[in-house]
Amino acid sequence: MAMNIEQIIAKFHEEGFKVTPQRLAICEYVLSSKDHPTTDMAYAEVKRKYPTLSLATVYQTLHLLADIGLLQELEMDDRVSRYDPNTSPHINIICKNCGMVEDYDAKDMAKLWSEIVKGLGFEPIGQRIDVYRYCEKCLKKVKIKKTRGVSLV
Amino acid sequence: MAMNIEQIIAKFHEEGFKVTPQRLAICEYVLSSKDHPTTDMAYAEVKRKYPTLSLATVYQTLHLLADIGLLQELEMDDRVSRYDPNTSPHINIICKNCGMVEDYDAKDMAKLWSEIVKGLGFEPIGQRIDVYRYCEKCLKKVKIKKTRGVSLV
DNA sequence: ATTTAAATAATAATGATTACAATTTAAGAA
DNA sequence: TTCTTAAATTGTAATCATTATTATTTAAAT
Repeated sequence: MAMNIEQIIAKFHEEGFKVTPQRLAICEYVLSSKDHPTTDMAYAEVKRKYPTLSLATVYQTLHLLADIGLLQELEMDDRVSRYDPNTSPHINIICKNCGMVEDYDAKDMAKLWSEIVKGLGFEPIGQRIDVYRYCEKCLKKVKIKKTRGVSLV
Repeated sequence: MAMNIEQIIAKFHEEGFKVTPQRLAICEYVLSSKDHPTTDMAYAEVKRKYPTLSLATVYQTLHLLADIGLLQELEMDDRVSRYDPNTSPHINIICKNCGMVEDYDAKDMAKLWSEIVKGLGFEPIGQRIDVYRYCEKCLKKVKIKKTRGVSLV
């Protein structure tokens, strides 16, 4: 989360990957983001500084970051993945209507989680903890449709 | 989970949806399944009894079941959703290589989960708790690729 | 400065899911 | 039971995020 450029560069070298301006720019954006960006969001943002940036590079880089443990990919029900730089056990509070994601770090999360994981019999390589609701903003829009996608009217 | 046909029919009526043979057949299959089937799996299986079944109906029905709380949809990183008839708080143990999903009900899961949820300030409408690993079978295949998809060689 | 394996860019291909329109049907009313 | 009709089903076309591909560029080791 609070990884600086030097650490990111070191991590790339350590893992045997090349350090490129594109990768660093994407890292800088997504690893400091709070709003769980999509690939498109990262592309739009980073392209402002690197106009030649390709969307394919963004996909490849975000997957790479997930593979080396710097990002958690969240597959969402609108079929557009979002990326979370917080890879430690924490709760993703997700609105089933608008898809907004907020991180929530419960007070004793680490402790409670280790309690839960204790009985598994193996060491997890990652985790995802979601809690679903309709966010305040969406609830204000009153009427929730029964149909798929649960969009508001 | 242990819902019988009568209860399912009652639930449909209660929610204002029609009871059709296709829906009941799909329910019978997916609500008693242990292996977190995909839409295609449900389609292939139920089509044996209802040869006129349409894939679109399976999609629509599974989404309906998720909407009324009888199924949990799990969006997976191969972009093929799987469906879990266990909608209470429990752990999905997921292999990052082959995608296999197992349910794991920790002893004090309900209690620990309520502990975690306590501080949220709202009542969740659902949850998803994943733990990732490489399963025994995949680990035996030895060499794990570094690239996206983490497939074995 | 050279070399080369890896990364990038641009674009085509993929495929699960969704949308759509015509037909069928569940279920309430007569 | 038959009638009515809104909802469900079917078959298929369209969508679109993601992945694959290939030519070009480049990081970084020699």
